[in-house]
Amino acid sequence: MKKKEHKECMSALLPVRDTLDIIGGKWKLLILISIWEGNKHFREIERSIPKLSTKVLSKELKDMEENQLIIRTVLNGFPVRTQYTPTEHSKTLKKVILELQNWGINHRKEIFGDTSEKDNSIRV
Amino acid sequence: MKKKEHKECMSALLPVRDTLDIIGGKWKLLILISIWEGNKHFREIERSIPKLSTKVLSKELKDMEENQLIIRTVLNGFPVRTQYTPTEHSKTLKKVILELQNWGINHRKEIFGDTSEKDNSIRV
DNA sequence: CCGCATCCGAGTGGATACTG
DNA sequence: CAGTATCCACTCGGATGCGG
Repeated sequence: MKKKEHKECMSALLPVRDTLDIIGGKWKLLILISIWEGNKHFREIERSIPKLSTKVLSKELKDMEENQLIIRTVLNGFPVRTQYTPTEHSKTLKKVILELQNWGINHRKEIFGDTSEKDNSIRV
Repeated sequence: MKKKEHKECMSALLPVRDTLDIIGGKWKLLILISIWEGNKHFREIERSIPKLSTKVLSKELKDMEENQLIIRTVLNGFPVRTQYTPTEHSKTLKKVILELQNWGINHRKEIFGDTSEKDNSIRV
Protein backbone atom coordinates (compact mmCIF):
# COMPACT_ATOMS: atom_id res chain seq x y z
CA MET A 1 0.00 0.00 0.00
CA LYS A 2 1.57 3.23 -1.06
CA LYS A 3 1.89 6.12 1.34
CA LYS A 4 -0.78 8.67 0.65
CA GLU A 5 0.12 12.23 -0.05
CA HIS A 6 -0.71 14.27 2.95
CA LYS A 7 0.08 17.49 1.13
CA GLU A 8 -2.88 17.04 -1.17
CA CYS A 9 -5.15 16.75 1.77
CA MET A 10 -3.68 19.89 3.21
CA SER A 11 -4.50 21.90 0.13
CA ALA A 12 -7.97 20.41 0.04
CA LEU A 13 -8.31 21.57 3.60
CA LEU A 14 -7.62 25.20 2.82
CA PRO A 15 -11.20 26.06 1.88
CA VAL A 16 -12.37 24.14 4.94
CA ARG A 17 -10.12 26.22 7.12
CA ASP A 18 -11.39 29.40 5.47
CA THR A 19 -14.92 28.46 6.35
CA LEU A 20 -14.04 27.51 9.88
CA ASP A 21 -12.22 30.79 10.37
CA ILE A 22 -15.29 32.65 9.24
CA ILE A 23 -17.91 30.93 11.35
CA GLY A 24 -15.70 29.58 14.11
CA GLY A 25 -14.81 31.48 17.21
CA LYS A 26 -16.97 32.34 20.13
CA TRP A 27 -19.01 35.20 18.68
CA LYS A 28 -19.11 35.16 14.91
CA LEU A 29 -22.26 33.08 14.52
CA LEU A 30 -24.08 34.88 17.30
CA ILE A 31 -23.35 38.21 15.68
CA LEU A 32 -24.33 37.03 12.26
CA ILE A 33 -27.60 35.66 13.53
CA SER A 34 -28.30 38.82 15.46
CA ILE A 35 -27.94 40.77 12.24
CA TRP A 36 -30.03 38.28 10.32
CA GLU A 37 -32.68 38.81 12.95
CA GLY A 38 -32.84 42.44 12.09
CA ASN A 39 -30.53 44.14 14.55
CA LYS A 40 -28.81 46.88 12.63
CA HIS A 41 -26.88 49.19 14.93
CA PHE A 42 -23.74 48.69 16.94
CA ARG A 43 -25.31 49.11 20.36
CA GLU A 44 -28.30 47.11 19.30
CA ILE A 45 -26.16 44.15 18.30
CA GLU A 46 -24.04 44.52 21.40
CA ARG A 47 -27.05 44.50 23.68
CA SER A 48 -28.54 41.48 21.96
CA ILE A 49 -25.54 39.35 22.87
CA PRO A 50 -24.72 39.11 26.56
CA LYS A 51 -21.07 39.31 27.61
CA LEU A 52 -19.92 40.65 24.26
CA SER A 53 -17.52 43.56 24.63
CA THR A 54 -17.27 46.46 22.24
CA LYS A 55 -13.70 45.66 21.38
CA VAL A 56 -14.50 42.19 20.23
CA LEU A 57 -17.68 43.22 18.45
CA SER A 58 -15.80 45.92 16.61
CA LYS A 59 -13.16 43.49 15.44
CA GLU A 60 -15.63 40.82 14.43
CA LEU A 61 -17.76 43.25 12.45
CA LYS A 62 -14.66 44.34 10.58
CA ASP A 63 -13.80 40.74 9.75
CA MET A 64 -17.32 40.07 8.61
CA GLU A 65 -17.33 43.12 6.41
CA GLU A 66 -14.07 42.01 4.79
CA ASN A 67 -15.62 38.64 4.15
CA GLN A 68 -18.63 40.33 2.58
CA LEU A 69 -21.05 38.82 5.00
CA ILE A 70 -22.37 42.23 6.02
CA ILE A 71 -22.46 45.74 4.65
CA ARG A 72 -21.54 48.68 6.82
CA THR A 73 -23.18 52.01 6.14
CA VAL A 74 -22.56 55.21 8.05
CA LEU A 75 -25.69 57.33 8.19
CA ASN A 76 -25.16 61.06 8.23
CA GLY A 77 -26.61 62.94 11.14
CA PHE A 78 -25.59 63.48 14.68
CA PRO A 79 -24.77 61.55 16.69
CA VAL A 80 -23.36 59.20 14.07
CA ARG A 81 -25.34 56.07 13.42
CA THR A 82 -24.00 53.06 11.64
CA GLN A 83 -26.00 50.36 10.00
CA TYR A 84 -25.05 46.76 9.42
CA THR A 85 -27.03 44.68 7.00
CA PRO A 86 -26.51 41.09 5.88
CA THR A 87 -25.50 40.31 2.31
CA GLU A 88 -27.11 37.70 0.14
CA HIS A 89 -23.80 35.89 0.21
CA SER A 90 -24.05 35.57 3.98
CA LYS A 91 -27.27 33.65 3.61
CA THR A 92 -25.55 30.84 1.77
CA LEU A 93 -24.05 30.01 5.14
CA LYS A 94 -27.37 28.85 6.46
CA LYS A 95 -27.10 25.53 4.69
CA VAL A 96 -23.67 24.98 6.20
CA ILE A 97 -24.89 25.87 9.65
CA LEU A 98 -27.78 23.47 9.30
CA GLU A 99 -25.37 20.72 8.37
CA LEU A 100 -23.25 21.45 11.44
CA GLN A 101 -26.35 21.49 13.57
CA ASN A 102 -27.57 18.15 12.30
CA TRP A 103 -24.24 16.52 12.87
CA GLY A 104 -24.09 17.98 16.36
CA ILE A 105 -27.52 16.61 17.21
CA ASN A 106 -26.67 13.16 15.93
CA HIS A 107 -23.36 13.30 17.72
CA ARG A 108 -25.08 13.89 21.03
CA LYS A 109 -27.30 10.91 20.43
CA GLU A 110 -24.27 8.84 19.58
CA ILE A 111 -22.40 9.89 22.70
CA PHE A 112 -25.14 10.07 25.29
CA GLY A 113 -27.77 7.88 23.70
CA ASP A 114 -30.07 10.84 24.15
CA THR A 115 -33.17 10.18 22.09
CA SER A 116 -35.23 13.14 23.25
CA GLU A 117 -36.56 15.11 20.33
CA LYS A 118 -36.67 18.85 20.42
CA ASP A 119 -37.50 21.28 17.67
CA ASN A 120 -34.22 23.07 17.37
CA SER A 121 -34.27 24.20 13.78
CA ILE A 122 -32.49 27.43 13.22
CA ARG A 123 -34.97 30.24 12.81
CA VAL A 124 -33.87 33.36 11.05
CA MET B 1 -42.92 43.23 13.94
CA LYS B 2 -42.31 41.45 17.19
CA LYS B 3 -38.82 41.05 18.58
CA LYS B 4 -37.51 37.60 17.85
CA GLU B 5 -36.37 35.43 20.68
CA HIS B 6 -32.64 35.28 20.66
CA LYS B 7 -32.59 32.61 23.34
CA GLU B 8 -34.14 30.10 21.01
CA CYS B 9 -31.41 30.71 18.53
CA MET B 10 -28.85 30.18 21.24
CA SER B 11 -30.20 26.78 22.10
CA ALA B 12 -30.38 25.89 18.43
CA LEU B 13 -26.75 26.86 18.22
CA LEU B 14 -25.62 24.43 20.88
CA PRO B 15 -25.25 21.47 18.51
CA VAL B 16 -23.50 23.77 16.05
CA ARG B 17 -21.06 24.78 18.73
CA ASP B 18 -20.49 21.12 19.62
CA THR B 19 -19.58 20.35 16.06
CA LEU B 20 -17.32 23.36 15.74
CA ASP B 21 -15.55 22.42 18.95
CA ILE B 22 -14.90 18.97 17.59
CA ILE B 23 -13.55 19.86 14.17
CA GLY B 24 -12.37 23.39 14.89
CA GLY B 25 -8.97 24.27 16.17
CA LYS B 26 -5.68 24.15 14.42
CA TRP B 27 -5.00 20.44 14.47
CA LYS B 28 -8.14 18.36 14.91
CA LEU B 29 -8.95 17.86 11.26
CA LEU B 30 -5.35 17.23 10.29
CA ILE B 31 -5.06 14.55 12.94
CA LEU B 32 -8.35 12.96 12.01
CA ILE B 33 -7.40 12.82 8.36
CA SER B 34 -4.00 11.42 9.19
CA ILE B 35 -5.71 8.58 11.02
CA TRP B 36 -8.23 8.10 8.24
CA GLU B 37 -5.28 7.78 5.91
CA GLY B 38 -4.03 4.82 7.85
CA ASN B 39 -1.55 6.24 10.31
CA LYS B 40 -2.03 4.28 13.49
CA HIS B 41 0.70 5.00 16.01
CA PHE B 42 1.51 8.05 18.06
CA ARG B 43 4.87 8.78 16.45
CA GLU B 44 3.50 7.98 13.06
CA ILE B 45 0.75 10.53 13.38
CA GLU B 46 3.11 13.05 14.91
CA ARG B 47 5.57 12.72 12.04
CA SER B 48 2.84 13.03 9.45
CA ILE B 49 1.92 16.49 10.67
CA PRO B 50 4.69 19.09 10.66
CA LYS B 51 4.98 21.42 13.66
CA LEU B 52 2.70 19.32 15.80
CA SER B 53 4.07 18.85 19.30
CA THR B 54 3.59 15.77 21.44
CA LYS B 55 1.77 17.70 24.10
CA VAL B 56 -0.85 18.99 21.73
CA LEU B 57 -1.20 15.68 19.93
CA SER B 58 -1.67 13.91 23.21
CA LYS B 59 -4.42 16.26 24.27
CA GLU B 60 -6.19 16.19 20.92
CA LEU B 61 -6.18 12.42 20.76
CA LYS B 62 -7.71 12.31 24.22
CA ASP B 63 -10.47 14.68 23.12
CA MET B 64 -11.11 12.68 20.00
CA GLU B 65 -11.34 9.48 21.95
CA GLU B 66 -13.89 11.04 24.30
CA ASN B 67 -15.89 12.11 21.31
CA GLN B 68 -15.73 8.59 19.96
CA LEU B 69 -14.05 9.60 16.77
CA ILE B 70 -11.18 7.22 17.37
CA ILE B 71 -10.47 4.09 19.36
CA ARG B 72 -7.31 3.78 21.39
CA THR B 73 -5.83 0.34 21.89
CA VAL B 74 -2.69 -0.47 23.84
CA LEU B 75 -0.88 -3.42 22.32
CA ASN B 76 1.02 -5.59 24.75
CA GLY B 77 4.69 -6.06 24.09
CA PHE B 78 7.75 -3.98 24.68
CA PRO B 79 8.24 -1.19 24.03
CA VAL B 80 4.60 -0.29 24.40
CA ARG B 81 2.74 0.40 21.19
CA THR B 82 -0.56 2.16 20.97
CA GLN B 83 -2.94 2.04 18.10
CA TYR B 84 -5.47 4.60 17.05
CA THR B 85 -8.20 3.64 14.64
CA PRO B 86 -11.12 5.69 13.34
CA THR B 87 -14.68 4.82 14.30
CA GLU B 88 -17.56 4.52 11.88
CA HIS B 89 -19.06 7.49 13.65
CA SER B 90 -16.07 9.60 12.70
CA LYS B 91 -16.75 8.98 9.07
CA THR B 92 -20.09 10.73 9.25
CA LEU B 93 -18.01 13.87 9.53
CA LYS B 94 -16.90 13.58 5.94
CA LYS B 95 -20.16 14.95 4.64
CA VAL B 96 -19.86 17.94 6.94
CA ILE B 97 -16.29 18.59 5.90
CA LEU B 98 -17.29 18.44 2.27
CA GLU B 99 -19.97 21.03 2.91
CA LEU B 100 -17.46 23.31 4.60
CA GLN B 101 -15.07 22.80 1.73
CA ASN B 102 -17.66 23.66 -0.90
CA TRP B 103 -18.69 26.78 0.88
CA GLY B 104 -15.06 27.81 1.27
CA ILE B 105 -14.42 27.35 -2.44
CA ASN B 106 -17.47 29.37 -3.40
CA HIS B 107 -16.55 31.98 -0.86
CA ARG B 108 -13.16 32.47 -2.46
CA LYS B 109 -14.80 32.94 -5.81
CA GLU B 110 -17.17 35.44 -4.30
CA ILE B 111 -14.40 37.42 -2.67
CA PHE B 112 -11.63 37.22 -5.24
CA GLY B 113 -13.60 36.41 -8.34
CA ASP B 114 -11.21 33.50 -8.74
CA THR B 115 -12.68 31.15 -11.30
CA SER B 116 -9.75 28.77 -11.60
CA GLU B 117 -10.86 25.20 -11.19
CA LYS B 118 -8.80 22.72 -9.28
CA ASP B 119 -9.63 19.21 -8.23
CA ASN B 120 -9.50 19.60 -4.51
CA SER B 121 -11.91 16.96 -3.38
CA ILE B 122 -11.01 15.45 -0.07
CA ARG B 123 -9.48 12.07 -0.53
CA VAL B 124 -9.54 9.62 2.32
C1' DC C 1 -24.07 56.70 19.37
C1' DC C 2 -19.84 54.48 17.46
C1' DG C 3 -15.66 52.48 18.26
C1' DC C 4 -10.62 52.79 19.33
C1' DA C 5 -6.67 52.69 23.00
C1' DT C 6 -4.81 50.88 27.10
C1' DC C 7 -4.01 47.86 30.74
C1' DC C 8 -3.98 43.31 32.42
C1' DG C 9 -4.97 38.36 33.80
C1' DA C 10 -5.87 33.68 32.06
C1' DG C 11 -5.24 30.30 28.90
C1' DT C 12 -2.76 28.29 24.76
C1' DG C 13 0.80 26.19 22.69
C1' DG C 14 5.90 25.55 21.60
C1' DA C 15 10.46 23.57 23.15
C1' DT C 16 12.70 20.55 25.84
C1' DA C 17 13.64 17.00 29.02
C1' DC C 18 12.29 13.05 31.37
C1' DT C 19 9.66 8.44 32.80
C1' DG C 20 7.61 3.80 32.04
C1' DC D 1 7.53 3.88 21.60
C1' DA D 2 4.07 6.60 24.16
C1' DG D 3 3.32 9.92 26.56
C1' DT D 4 3.93 13.46 30.94
C1' DA D 5 6.12 17.56 33.17
C1' DT D 6 8.03 21.95 33.22
C1' DC D 7 9.12 26.35 31.69
C1' DC D 8 8.04 30.23 29.04
C1' DA D 9 6.52 33.39 25.26
C1' DC D 10 2.63 34.96 23.31
C1' DT D 11 -2.17 35.80 22.28
C1' DC D 12 -6.88 36.54 23.41
C1' DG D 13 -10.29 38.69 25.36
C1' DG D 14 -12.47 41.32 29.40
C1' DA D 15 -12.73 45.91 31.72
C1' DT D 16 -12.41 50.55 31.46
C1' DG D 17 -11.89 55.13 29.77
C1' DC D 18 -11.68 58.40 26.08
C1' DG D 19 -12.46 60.84 21.39
C1' DG D 20 -15.13 61.72 17.29
